[in-house]
Amino acid sequence: MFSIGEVSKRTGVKVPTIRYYEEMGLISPSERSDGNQRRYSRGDVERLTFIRHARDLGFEIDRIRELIALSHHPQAPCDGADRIASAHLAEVRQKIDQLKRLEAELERIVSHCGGHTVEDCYVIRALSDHGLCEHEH
Amino acid sequence: MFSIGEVSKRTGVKVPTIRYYEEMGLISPSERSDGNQRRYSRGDVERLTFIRHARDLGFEIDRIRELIALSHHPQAPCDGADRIASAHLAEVRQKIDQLKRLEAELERIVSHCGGHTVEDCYVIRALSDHGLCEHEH
DNA sequence: ATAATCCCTCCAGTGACTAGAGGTTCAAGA
DNA sequence: TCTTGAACCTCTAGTCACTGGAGGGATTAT
Ligand SMILES: [Zn+2]
Ligand SMILES: [Zn+2]
Ligand SMILES: [Zn+2]
Ligand SMILES: [Zn+2]
Repeated sequence: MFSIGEVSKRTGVKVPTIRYYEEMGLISPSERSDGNQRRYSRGDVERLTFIRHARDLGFEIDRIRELIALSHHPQAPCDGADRIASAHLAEVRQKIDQLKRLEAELERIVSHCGGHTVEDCYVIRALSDHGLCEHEH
Repeated sequence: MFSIGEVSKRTGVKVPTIRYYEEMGLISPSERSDGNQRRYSRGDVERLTFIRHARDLGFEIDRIRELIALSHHPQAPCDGADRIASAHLAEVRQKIDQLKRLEAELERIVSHCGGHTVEDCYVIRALSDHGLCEHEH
């Protein structure tokens, strides 16, 4: 059995975050020591590793909850999990596209200012007037 | 003088958001009607347009506050504004890079599952084990 | 036995809003 | 002028996924 601090070191999930995950129902309440401290099993460490990795890959808590629920039915078809991952990939791509539009616009704005005073700073002017932009954001 | 609703329509900033910006000190408290309703000038509309555009371009509230402060000194050199915009551009680029790494990893994971059951679903397995990943995230 | 470290619960704060409750003011039509 | 309905007011709480701190108890090593 591991203390919460040991689990934190092993999984890279911070101590308060582990407690938060418990409260959110992502992990079930662990056993306790005689002095009421949390004691975790190897299985708990695995689950937290899973959660950590899914979070690192950008999955939301609710999606992770669904993935965990699915993983409890090993014989069920896996298209549910695949759909969650595909949907997440689509969202990531959308964000990339939007950020690229921002990047282009910001690059243009920044490079345009050969400015001296605030009065004729292109950054300030561009922010004041979307008409100077080349695309929507 | 415009009511808060009119300003909202003109600037695209929602009514509660305008009040929120006032509370945050992004705009100074407006005049009031006899019945205590907010009344805005053309200058207020311009400032909210500026804020809206800066938000659309991803600038944080604090940075916008700084940009507004700078714009009150038209004769000052504009490198402060330029630096804020450049720093923001750098952050946007960093986010794009990170999301691209996620995209690559997710694409690989999703396309790898020719799966049938949850038991041998590659999505679930990949989430359980970062060792299967090709990069850090 | 004592000291250092860890752990407990509870509460508050982050950013940038958004939504709702319960009440007041305004503008326009009859 | 009166009335109706839309728009407005303040205040509070909720969103997401944590993070930090206060004030106290437990564990572990010496
Ligand atoms: Zn400039
Ligand atoms: Zn623009
Ligand atoms: Zn699968
Ligand atoms: Zn990984």
